[in-house]
This record gives sequence, structure tokens and C-alpha cells, in this order.
Amino acid sequence: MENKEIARILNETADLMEIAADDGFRIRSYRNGASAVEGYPERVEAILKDPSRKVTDIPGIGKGLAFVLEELVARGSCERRDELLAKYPASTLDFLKIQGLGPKSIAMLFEHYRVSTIDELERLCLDQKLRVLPRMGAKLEEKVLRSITQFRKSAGRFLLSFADRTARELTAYLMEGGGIESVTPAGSLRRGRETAGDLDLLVTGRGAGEALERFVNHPGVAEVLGHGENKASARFGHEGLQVDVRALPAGSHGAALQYFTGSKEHNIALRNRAVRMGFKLSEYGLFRIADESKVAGETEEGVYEALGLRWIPPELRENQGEIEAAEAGTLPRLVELSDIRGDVHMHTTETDGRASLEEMAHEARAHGYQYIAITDHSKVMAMMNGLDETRVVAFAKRVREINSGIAPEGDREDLGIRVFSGLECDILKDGTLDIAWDALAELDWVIGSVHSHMNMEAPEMTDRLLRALECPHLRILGHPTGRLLLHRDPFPFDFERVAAEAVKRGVLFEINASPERLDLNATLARTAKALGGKFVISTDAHHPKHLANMRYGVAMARRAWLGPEDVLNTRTADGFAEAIRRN
DNA sequence: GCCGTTTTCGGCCCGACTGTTTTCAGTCG
Repeated sequence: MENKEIARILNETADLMEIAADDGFRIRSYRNGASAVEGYPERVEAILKDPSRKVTDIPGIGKGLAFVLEELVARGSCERRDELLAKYPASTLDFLKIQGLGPKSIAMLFEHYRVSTIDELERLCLDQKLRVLPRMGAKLEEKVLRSITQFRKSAGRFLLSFADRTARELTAYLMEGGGIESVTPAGSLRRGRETAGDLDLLVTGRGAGEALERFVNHPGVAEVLGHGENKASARFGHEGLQVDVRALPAGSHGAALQYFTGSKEHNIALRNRAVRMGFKLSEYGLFRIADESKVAGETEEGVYEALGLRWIPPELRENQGEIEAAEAGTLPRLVELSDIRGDVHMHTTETDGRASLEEMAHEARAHGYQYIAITDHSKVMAMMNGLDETRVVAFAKRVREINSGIAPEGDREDLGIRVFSGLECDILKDGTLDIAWDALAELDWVIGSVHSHMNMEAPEMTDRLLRALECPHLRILGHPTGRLLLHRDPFPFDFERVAAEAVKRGVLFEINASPERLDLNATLARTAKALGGKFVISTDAHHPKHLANMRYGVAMARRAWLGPEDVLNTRTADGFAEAIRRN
């Protein structure tokens, strides 16, 4: 069993314990344990099987959880989880994703009505059965109904990062079978869309047929949906992502890749263009209508070229002007992951991050970066131990010492990377910033972010953001729309008005690369660019491994037609410092 | 349930808002 799966079950058990009103600190231990296991570099199962090793050496794992881990690895569950599942069906856990319902309400609903599915819950709300229970009312019923709609909308869709991880895992697995030339993910994953409904893997090589067989026998396959000569389809993993694997004949690889990459709108436009030119385009190739002779199909480039177009990067294939630009030769040079020289939004153990400044710097250096900005939370985030003015000023001083080579804590090693002192400062309900201006002035880099009161009406939210922009130390709007993919819609505001004001004041826009956010999205980023906006792509990392999420932010920027000149953290450390200096 | 130790048990995660109350429990971040 992989660490990730162990962590998932531990968290699920903790959820059940919350509903059962177990001791809060014990629940926290389970969650801590889950997080420790998930982030641990070695496989827990391997440690358990090695008599010379102890899982209790993992910080956060004590005697109790060590026993639980053994149970999990041995039989996939543990005693406490079994007991709880006997009391509350697993489907009840979906209720935790419904806004307004917490463990207490869920327990009460279950005690009173024995409901455990979303459909039953919806029925209860429609029948106005919630309001008769203590501390529940009509407003809650409405809120729950709204949230159920959101829940259903996101059901069956998956984060880009999840599809990407699954694709990488399966690609490696299929390649091991031998006789495979290439495995290429197509569809929305290749286009860099923030969510995916399924995963298409295109396989070429003489072993492609056997690869289908190999795929359906993968231990992670939960249900085979179909298995023919050219295509196998299955639900994969606990999450049930549908994966289609297609074996392609060599001669039409390019045409198939083009076809299965989409988008639908792009392909329709492309096929119309082909028809106008006397061709027919399908997944098998580009053919002359007159004599059915094949014009192109081996490579994607060949297909586009035969249609009089430059090759179009997949991220642009949405039929939003890319075909015209390809014809005119005006496709932009898009920003690439290798252009990025620094990550300028990350957290440390000072607040809710999992690693120290030094550890984050070390990881950033491994990514080849020249600089980072540490941007912990401000004081309103009390639960995360956010920084107050005193700590902000002290932090700025400490960073100045680090950069000047003075070692404040003795003979530390040189970080080998430039550090900018930053803060992710909360934009409060009234639009003021959570930290006094004179303290902010000490910092190199102030991100302004909204983390609370997201259900304001659009005019109020617009005013709030405009007011925040008045602070002369604010350099960038962090995750500007507050969305959480598959979970929370963007908060409403007049984006163009705020963006125009930000441009006027030289305030940048973040493209937050966290897979749960990817905010700004491509459409708004394109709008902001049209208004003259500049950007930073940053990961909002809370753990060293999150720095690897940069590629998802880059995908989003590419979908917004951004080039390296639009993205300030493609600049050198000096160039970035110059760009963010306020006068 | 973990940790750190005062080695046997106490401390661990806080503040604000919401909707329901009429003084506050539950949710959220």
C-alpha cells in the first residue's frame, strides 16, 4: 500500500471520528499522522517489513498509530474505522463536502432521519425537514441545496494535477511492457485545463496492442469498462477516474493526437477549414476529398502545415483566435517552465507551512531557481499563527541578514539563493490590509489576498479590492478570485474595473499554481493582459514538494497566451528585484 | 493519540461569523 493511500484512509477515519464526536486531539493526531505519512520520503510498508526499522521514528507516529499502520497495510482497514463504518455508512462522508454541514449536523441528521446519500439529503431540504431540528433553519436548507448543486457539478471531474499524476504513473507502467514507442496523454490534460473529466492515453509502437492488455490488468484498475483491439477503457483507482488507452497505428499518430487533444471547438473549426481547402480531417489523417489520398497524419506538425498553419500549442486549442494567429504567423512565444527563475509565494513553519525557510530554499535551488520569496500569512489568520507587525519587521530584518551573508544563527550554510522578504497579507472585509503600512514598508514583496468574507455582493467586493489597491506597499493580488476548484466558485466582483486599477497602480496579478486554485484562470489572465497587466506565476507552496506545482501555473499562463515578458518571475533575481521596487 | 518530559500526565488550535437564538453552538478558515 502506498503512503498516499494510507494517508487517505487515516484522514477518512478522522472524518468518521469527527462525526462520532471522538476526542478532538485524538482526531488531530490521526490527521497529523496522515500528513506525516503522505510527506514521508520512504514507503511506510517497506519500513514495517524491515525488522530493523520502526515507524515510530516518523515524527507524528507513536505507538497507537504504528499499530493502526500495521493493520492498514495488512488488511486495508483498522479497527476504529471498521467500528465507525458499521455505524455511519461511507456515503455519509460526502456530507462533509456540503457547505454549512459539519460533523455535528451530520451526526444529528443521521440520528434523526438515517440519511446517508446526497439525494436523500436533498429530499430532506426540499421537504423542509432540516428546520425542525435544533439550530437549523430555512437559510441552512437553502445553503445546503446550493452546495448540493455545486457538489454535483464537480462530481466526475478531477484536478489537472490528479489526471497528470495518473497519466505519469500509467505511462511508466505501460512503457515497462516493452515494444512501446510513446505514451502521450491527450484531451484536456494535454491542453492544460484545470480539471479533467477523463484521461486519454495514446500508445504507439508494435507493443501497443499488448499495452491494452497490460493496462486492464493494472492492480489499480477498479472496473474494466471495455476492452477491444484498439481501445481499452477502465475506471482507475479509488477515485474512479475513467482512463481510455488507445493503440494507434504509426502512420496516423499525428492525426490521432490532434483529434484526441481537442478541444471540440478547435477541431470543428479545423475540420471546416480542411473542407474549405478540399480536404477531410479525421483521427486517421488528412485526406484529399477528390481522390481520398492521404496528405498528412504521421505528425501533428504535418497536419497543421498541410492546412496552411503553424503548429498550435495544445493549450491554445480552444478556437479563440489561435487558428487565425497560426495562419498569420502571429502565434505568441508562450512562457515555458524552463523560463521560470524564482518562486515568490510560499509558506514556512512560521505559519501553516510544513518546512523551514532553509528547507524551502534548498528545494528551490534543486529546481534551479535563483530566488524565492517567503510569504507567510498575516495575523488575522490566527489559527495559522499569522505574523503581526513585530514579527513582520523582525522577519524582514532576518532576510536582510541572510542576503548580506551575516549568519544570525551561527555558522549556517550559505543558502545559495536570493531570498525576498514577503508576506501574504490578508485583505480584510473593509478592504484595509491586515498589517500596518509602516511594517509592510520593511518588506520586499507584499501579496494581498482575500481569505474570508467571500460571499459579499459584487459591488462590495469590488470596492473592497479597490480599497486594498490603495496601499502603496501592495505589489500583487494573490489568487485574485478565491476559487477552489471543484469546491468553491470564484467570488463575484467587477474584474475589469479592479484589473484596470491594478494596472494603473503597477500591481501585478498572481497566477496561483496550486492545483486546487489555478487562479487567475486563463480567460481572466488574458483579459488582464489585454489591459496591460503583468503577472507572476507562483506555487503558494506549503511543503517543499509543492514547488513542483509550478508547471500547472505555467500551463494556465500558456492558456492565457502569456509569454515570458508577461511573467516577472522569468526575470533574473536583479531584474525581479528591480521590477518590484517601489519608489 | 503524540509529545516531552517535571517518567506519568498535561498540553495540544484561535477568532470571527452565521444563523439560530435571546446567549451561543457549529462552521469555517
